[in-house]
Amino acid sequence: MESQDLRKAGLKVTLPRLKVLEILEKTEQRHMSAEDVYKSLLEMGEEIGLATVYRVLTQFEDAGLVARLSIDGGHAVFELEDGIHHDHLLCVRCNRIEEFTDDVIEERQRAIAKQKGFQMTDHALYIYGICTECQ
Amino acid sequence: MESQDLRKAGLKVTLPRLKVLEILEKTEQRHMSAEDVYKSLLEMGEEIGLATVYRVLTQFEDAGLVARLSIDGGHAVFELEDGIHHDHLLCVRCNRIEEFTDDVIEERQRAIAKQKGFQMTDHALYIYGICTECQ
DNA sequence: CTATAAATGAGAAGGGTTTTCATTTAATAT
DNA sequence: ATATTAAATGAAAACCCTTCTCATTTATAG
Ligand SMILES: [Mn+2]
Ligand SMILES: [Mn+2]
Ligand SMILES: [Zn+2]
Ligand SMILES: [Zn+2]
Repeated sequence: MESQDLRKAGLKVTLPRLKVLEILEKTEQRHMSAEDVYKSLLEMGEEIGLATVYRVLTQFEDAGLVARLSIDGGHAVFELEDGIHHDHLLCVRCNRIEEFTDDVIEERQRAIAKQKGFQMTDHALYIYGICTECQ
Repeated sequence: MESQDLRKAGLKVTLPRLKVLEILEKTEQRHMSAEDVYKSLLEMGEEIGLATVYRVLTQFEDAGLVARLSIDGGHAVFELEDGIHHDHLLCVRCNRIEEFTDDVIEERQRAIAKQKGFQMTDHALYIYGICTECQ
Protein backbone atom coordinates (compact mmCIF):
# COMPACT_ATOMS: atom_id res chain seq x y z
CA MET A 1 0.00 0.00 0.00
CA GLU A 2 1.81 3.08 -1.22
CA SER A 3 -0.68 5.30 0.62
CA GLN A 4 1.66 4.82 3.53
CA ASP A 5 4.55 6.34 1.61
CA LEU A 6 2.45 9.42 1.00
CA ARG A 7 1.27 9.76 4.58
CA LYS A 8 4.78 9.25 5.84
CA ALA A 9 5.82 12.16 3.65
CA GLY A 10 3.12 14.33 5.15
CA LEU A 11 1.14 14.35 1.93
CA LYS A 12 -2.57 13.76 1.63
CA VAL A 13 -3.52 10.61 -0.18
CA THR A 14 -5.04 11.83 -3.41
CA LEU A 15 -5.79 10.24 -6.72
CA PRO A 16 -3.18 12.23 -8.66
CA ARG A 17 -0.47 11.25 -6.25
CA LEU A 18 -1.42 7.59 -6.23
CA LYS A 19 -1.60 7.49 -10.00
CA VAL A 20 1.74 9.21 -10.51
CA LEU A 21 3.38 6.78 -8.12
CA GLU A 22 1.73 3.89 -9.90
CA ILE A 23 3.03 5.05 -13.27
CA LEU A 24 6.56 5.49 -11.99
CA GLU A 25 6.41 1.99 -10.53
CA LYS A 26 5.06 0.34 -13.64
CA THR A 27 7.05 2.05 -16.40
CA GLU A 28 9.78 0.03 -17.97
CA GLN A 29 11.70 3.07 -19.14
CA ARG A 30 12.33 3.88 -15.48
CA HIS A 31 13.21 7.47 -16.41
CA MET A 32 10.28 9.68 -17.34
CA SER A 33 9.76 13.36 -18.02
CA ALA A 34 6.80 15.18 -16.50
CA GLU A 35 5.29 15.18 -19.96
CA ASP A 36 5.73 11.40 -20.20
CA VAL A 37 3.93 10.94 -16.90
CA TYR A 38 1.19 13.31 -18.00
CA LYS A 39 0.64 11.39 -21.23
CA SER A 40 0.58 8.06 -19.42
CA LEU A 41 -2.11 9.43 -17.14
CA LEU A 42 -4.17 10.47 -20.13
CA GLU A 43 -3.78 7.01 -21.65
CA MET A 44 -5.05 5.54 -18.39
CA GLY A 45 -8.04 7.81 -18.69
CA GLU A 46 -7.02 9.99 -15.76
CA GLU A 47 -7.53 13.67 -16.48
CA ILE A 48 -4.86 15.15 -14.29
CA GLY A 49 -3.36 18.53 -15.13
CA LEU A 50 0.26 18.92 -16.17
CA ALA A 51 0.77 21.48 -13.39
CA THR A 52 -0.31 18.89 -10.88
CA VAL A 53 2.10 16.37 -12.33
CA TYR A 54 4.95 18.83 -11.87
CA ARG A 55 3.81 19.67 -8.37
CA VAL A 56 3.50 16.06 -7.36
CA LEU A 57 6.87 15.10 -8.82
CA THR A 58 8.54 17.96 -6.99
CA GLN A 59 6.88 16.96 -3.73
CA PHE A 60 7.99 13.38 -4.25
CA GLU A 61 11.48 14.62 -4.85
CA ASP A 62 11.41 16.61 -1.62
CA ALA A 63 10.07 13.57 0.18
CA GLY A 64 12.88 11.43 -1.21
CA LEU A 65 10.52 9.18 -3.14
CA VAL A 66 11.76 10.35 -6.51
CA ALA A 67 15.05 11.52 -8.00
CA ARG A 68 15.27 14.22 -10.63
CA LEU A 69 17.92 14.30 -13.36
CA SER A 70 18.54 17.60 -15.09
CA ILE A 71 19.65 16.69 -18.53
CA ASP A 72 21.89 18.92 -20.61
CA GLY A 73 20.05 22.07 -21.54
CA GLY A 74 16.60 20.58 -21.67
CA HIS A 75 13.89 19.05 -19.56
CA ALA A 76 14.14 17.03 -16.39
CA VAL A 77 13.46 13.34 -16.04
CA PHE A 78 12.30 11.58 -12.92
CA GLU A 79 12.79 8.11 -11.56
CA LEU A 80 11.72 6.24 -8.47
CA GLU A 81 14.32 6.69 -5.76
CA ASP A 82 15.69 3.29 -4.88
CA GLY A 83 18.33 4.49 -2.47
CA ILE A 84 21.15 3.10 -4.57
CA HIS A 85 23.23 5.92 -5.96
CA HIS A 86 24.03 5.67 -9.62
CA ASP A 87 24.99 7.85 -12.57
CA HIS A 88 23.82 7.87 -16.16
CA LEU A 89 24.77 7.24 -19.76
CA LEU A 90 22.57 9.04 -22.27
CA CYS A 91 22.17 8.24 -25.93
CA VAL A 92 22.23 11.47 -27.91
CA ARG A 93 20.30 9.81 -30.76
CA CYS A 94 17.40 7.96 -29.13
CA ASN A 95 17.54 9.40 -25.62
CA ARG A 96 17.89 5.96 -24.09
CA ILE A 97 19.21 6.18 -20.54
CA GLU A 98 21.39 3.59 -18.89
CA GLU A 99 22.66 3.50 -15.37
CA PHE A 100 25.99 2.67 -13.86
CA THR A 101 27.82 2.81 -10.57
CA ASP A 102 31.55 3.21 -10.24
CA ASP A 103 33.17 3.23 -6.86
CA VAL A 104 36.47 4.47 -8.20
CA ILE A 105 34.83 7.58 -9.62
CA GLU A 106 32.82 8.12 -6.46
CA GLU A 107 35.97 7.96 -4.39
CA ARG A 108 37.91 10.30 -6.68
CA GLN A 109 35.10 12.82 -6.48
CA ARG A 110 35.26 12.83 -2.70
CA ALA A 111 39.01 13.28 -2.87
CA ILE A 112 38.75 16.19 -5.29
CA ALA A 113 36.10 17.95 -3.21
CA LYS A 114 38.23 17.50 -0.11
CA GLN A 115 41.34 18.76 -1.82
CA LYS A 116 39.52 21.87 -3.03
CA GLY A 117 38.06 22.47 0.41
CA PHE A 118 34.50 21.82 -0.77
CA GLN A 119 31.89 20.14 1.40
CA MET A 120 30.38 18.01 -1.32
CA THR A 121 26.59 18.01 -1.24
CA ASP A 122 25.92 16.28 -4.50
CA HIS A 123 27.29 15.51 -7.89
CA ALA A 124 26.07 14.88 -11.39
CA LEU A 125 27.86 12.77 -13.93
CA TYR A 126 26.44 12.23 -17.38
CA ILE A 127 28.18 10.32 -20.11
CA TYR A 128 26.77 11.24 -23.51
CA GLY A 129 27.19 8.95 -26.47
CA ILE A 130 25.62 6.74 -29.07
CA CYS A 131 24.12 3.54 -27.76
CA THR A 132 24.53 0.11 -29.33
CA GLU A 133 21.15 0.28 -31.05
CA CYS A 134 21.92 3.61 -32.63
CA GLN A 135 25.40 3.09 -34.00
CA MET B 1 45.17 40.35 -32.84
CA GLU B 2 42.05 38.33 -32.13
CA SER B 3 40.58 39.44 -35.44
CA GLN B 4 42.48 36.51 -36.84
CA ASP B 5 40.62 34.06 -34.61
CA LEU B 6 37.37 35.39 -35.99
CA ARG B 7 38.43 35.26 -39.61
CA LYS B 8 39.79 31.77 -39.16
CA ALA B 9 36.37 30.77 -37.87
CA GLY B 10 34.78 32.22 -40.99
CA LEU B 11 33.19 35.03 -39.01
CA LYS B 12 33.19 38.66 -40.02
CA VAL B 13 35.15 40.93 -37.76
CA THR B 14 32.52 43.00 -36.02
CA LEU B 15 32.48 45.12 -32.93
CA PRO B 16 30.13 42.85 -30.97
CA ARG B 17 32.35 39.87 -31.61
CA LEU B 18 35.53 41.67 -30.71
CA LYS B 19 34.02 43.04 -27.53
CA VAL B 20 32.61 39.70 -26.41
CA LEU B 21 35.99 38.09 -26.95
CA GLU B 22 37.65 40.89 -25.07
CA ILE B 23 35.33 40.47 -22.10
CA LEU B 24 35.87 36.73 -21.95
CA GLU B 25 39.60 37.29 -22.04
CA LYS B 26 39.63 39.92 -19.33
CA THR B 27 37.17 38.53 -16.82
CA GLU B 28 38.61 37.04 -13.69
CA GLN B 29 35.59 34.86 -13.03
CA ARG B 30 36.48 32.96 -16.17
CA HIS B 31 32.94 31.52 -16.30
CA MET B 32 30.24 33.94 -17.41
CA SER B 33 26.59 33.67 -18.34
CA ALA B 34 25.27 35.44 -21.42
CA GLU B 35 23.63 37.90 -19.07
CA ASP B 36 26.98 38.54 -17.36
CA VAL B 37 28.60 39.27 -20.71
CA TYR B 38 25.72 41.51 -21.69
CA LYS B 39 26.00 43.51 -18.48
CA SER B 40 29.76 43.87 -18.87
CA LEU B 41 29.18 45.25 -22.33
CA LEU B 42 26.75 47.81 -20.96
CA GLU B 43 29.27 48.82 -18.29
CA MET B 44 31.82 49.33 -21.04
CA GLY B 45 29.32 51.57 -22.76
CA GLU B 46 28.72 49.16 -25.62
CA GLU B 47 25.06 48.91 -26.51
CA ILE B 48 24.96 45.40 -27.86
CA GLY B 49 21.73 43.44 -27.75
CA LEU B 50 21.35 40.35 -25.60
CA ALA B 51 20.25 38.37 -28.65
CA THR B 52 23.53 39.23 -30.30
CA VAL B 53 25.44 38.13 -27.24
CA TYR B 54 23.72 34.75 -27.36
CA ARG B 55 24.32 34.48 -31.09
CA VAL B 56 27.97 35.36 -30.81
CA LEU B 57 28.58 32.99 -27.92
CA THR B 58 26.96 30.16 -29.83
CA GLN B 59 29.06 30.91 -32.88
CA PHE B 60 32.18 30.98 -30.76
CA GLU B 61 31.18 27.66 -29.33
CA ASP B 62 30.73 26.19 -32.80
CA ALA B 63 34.08 27.62 -33.78
CA GLY B 64 35.73 26.03 -30.76
CA LEU B 65 36.67 29.36 -29.23
CA VAL B 66 34.35 29.01 -26.29
CA ALA B 67 33.00 26.16 -24.16
CA ARG B 68 29.49 26.10 -22.77
CA LEU B 69 28.55 24.52 -19.44
CA SER B 70 24.91 23.67 -18.84
CA ILE B 71 24.44 24.00 -15.16
CA ASP B 72 21.79 22.07 -13.29
CA GLY B 73 18.42 23.02 -14.64
CA GLY B 74 19.23 26.67 -15.15
CA HIS B 75 21.25 28.89 -17.39
CA ALA B 76 24.42 28.22 -19.29
CA VAL B 77 27.83 29.66 -18.56
CA PHE B 78 30.60 30.22 -21.05
CA GLU B 79 34.35 30.21 -20.82
CA LEU B 80 37.20 30.68 -23.21
CA GLU B 81 38.21 27.34 -24.68
CA ASP B 82 41.80 26.63 -23.73
CA GLY B 83 41.93 23.15 -25.17
CA ILE B 84 42.59 21.55 -21.83
CA HIS B 85 39.67 19.42 -20.79
CA HIS B 86 38.49 19.92 -17.25
CA ASP B 87 35.42 19.44 -15.08
CA HIS B 88 33.85 21.67 -12.45
CA LEU B 89 33.09 22.11 -8.79
CA LEU B 90 30.21 24.48 -8.10
CA CYS B 91 29.46 26.22 -4.83
CA VAL B 92 25.74 26.00 -4.16
CA ARG B 93 25.89 29.07 -1.92
CA CYS B 94 27.91 31.66 -3.86
CA ASN B 95 28.00 30.04 -7.31
CA ARG B 96 31.77 30.10 -7.38
CA ILE B 97 33.11 27.70 -9.98
CA GLU B 98 36.38 25.83 -9.66
CA GLU B 99 38.02 23.56 -12.15
CA PHE B 100 39.74 20.23 -11.87
CA THR B 101 41.12 17.48 -14.03
CA ASP B 102 41.29 13.88 -13.01
CA ASP B 103 42.79 11.30 -15.29
CA VAL B 104 41.47 8.42 -13.24
CA ILE B 105 37.91 9.60 -13.67
CA GLU B 106 38.44 10.27 -17.36
CA GLU B 107 39.73 6.77 -17.85
CA ARG B 108 36.93 5.16 -15.86
CA GLN B 109 34.39 7.02 -17.96
CA ARG B 110 35.86 5.65 -21.14
CA ALA B 111 35.82 2.16 -19.68
CA ILE B 112 32.18 2.45 -18.63
CA ALA B 113 31.10 3.74 -22.04
CA LYS B 114 32.95 0.91 -23.72
CA GLN B 115 31.49 -1.69 -21.41
CA LYS B 116 27.97 -0.43 -22.10
CA GLY B 117 28.63 -0.35 -25.83
CA PHE B 118 28.35 3.44 -26.02
CA GLN B 119 30.45 5.54 -28.37
CA MET B 120 31.13 8.35 -25.94
CA THR B 121 30.76 11.77 -27.50
CA ASP B 122 30.99 13.88 -24.41
CA HIS B 123 30.51 13.90 -20.67
CA ALA B 124 29.57 16.32 -17.96
CA LEU B 125 30.70 16.05 -14.38
CA TYR B 126 29.68 18.58 -11.80
CA ILE B 127 30.55 18.34 -8.14
CA TYR B 128 28.22 20.47 -6.06
CA GLY B 129 29.17 21.64 -2.63
CA ILE B 130 29.97 24.46 -0.27
CA CYS B 131 33.22 26.23 -0.95
CA THR B 132 35.80 27.24 1.66
CA GLU B 133 34.58 30.83 1.74
CA CYS B 134 30.99 29.80 2.32
CA GLN B 135 31.34 27.18 5.06
C1' DC C 1 32.66 52.38 -54.77
C1' DT C 2 29.23 48.92 -55.42
C1' DA C 3 27.13 44.80 -54.73
C1' DT C 4 25.94 41.30 -51.71
C1' DA C 5 25.96 38.18 -48.18
C1' DA C 6 26.27 38.37 -43.36
C1' DA C 7 25.38 40.56 -38.89
C1' DT C 8 22.63 43.31 -35.89
C1' DG C 9 18.76 45.06 -32.65
C1' DA C 10 14.26 44.89 -30.98
C1' DG C 11 10.80 42.45 -29.93
C1' DA C 12 8.11 38.30 -30.52
C1' DA C 13 8.04 33.53 -29.87
C1' DG C 14 9.52 29.18 -27.85
C1' DG C 15 9.87 25.33 -24.42
C1' DG C 16 9.90 23.70 -20.03
C1' DT C 17 8.46 24.81 -15.53
C1' DT C 18 6.18 27.44 -11.81
C1' DT C 19 2.65 30.41 -10.02
C1' DT C 20 -1.94 32.25 -9.30
C1' DC C 21 -6.44 31.85 -7.80
C1' DA C 22 -10.99 30.07 -7.65
C1' DT C 23 -12.87 25.55 -6.76
C1' DT C 24 -12.72 20.92 -4.94
C1' DT C 25 -11.24 17.53 -1.74
C1' DA C 26 -9.05 14.85 2.16
C1' DA C 27 -8.36 14.85 6.88
C1' DT C 28 -9.90 15.98 11.36
C1' DA C 29 -13.03 17.21 14.90
C1' DT C 30 -17.72 17.15 16.19
C1' DA D 1 -22.38 11.05 9.40
C1' DT D 2 -21.44 16.19 9.26
C1' DA D 3 -19.20 20.28 9.52
C1' DT D 4 -14.72 22.49 9.47
C1' DT D 5 -10.47 23.63 7.71
C1' DA D 6 -6.18 23.20 5.62
C1' DA D 7 -4.37 21.25 1.61
C1' DA D 8 -4.69 19.89 -3.27
C1' DT D 9 -6.30 20.62 -7.85
C1' DG D 10 -7.06 22.49 -12.80
C1' DA D 11 -6.63 26.01 -16.11
C1' DA D 12 -4.49 29.66 -17.55
C1' DA D 13 -1.18 33.13 -16.95
C1' DA D 14 3.38 34.14 -15.81
C1' DC D 15 8.29 32.98 -15.77
C1' DC D 16 12.99 32.38 -17.25
C1' DC D 17 16.39 31.58 -20.38
C1' DT D 18 17.16 31.20 -25.05
C1' DT D 19 16.18 31.40 -30.02
C1' DC D 20 13.91 33.28 -33.92
C1' DT D 21 11.98 36.86 -37.14
C1' DC D 22 12.54 40.55 -39.92
C1' DA D 23 13.66 45.13 -41.17
C1' DT D 24 17.95 47.68 -41.17
C1' DT D 25 22.89 48.15 -41.04
C1' DT D 26 27.55 46.69 -41.99
C1' DA D 27 31.76 44.06 -43.45
C1' DT D 28 33.93 42.23 -47.23
C1' DA D 29 35.03 40.94 -52.13
C1' DG D 30 35.20 42.55 -56.71
MN1 LIG E 1 18.62 6.44 -12.95
MN1 LIG F 1 35.89 25.73 -16.78
ZN1 LIG G 1 20.38 5.26 -28.84
ZN1 LIG H 1 30.81 29.54 -2.10
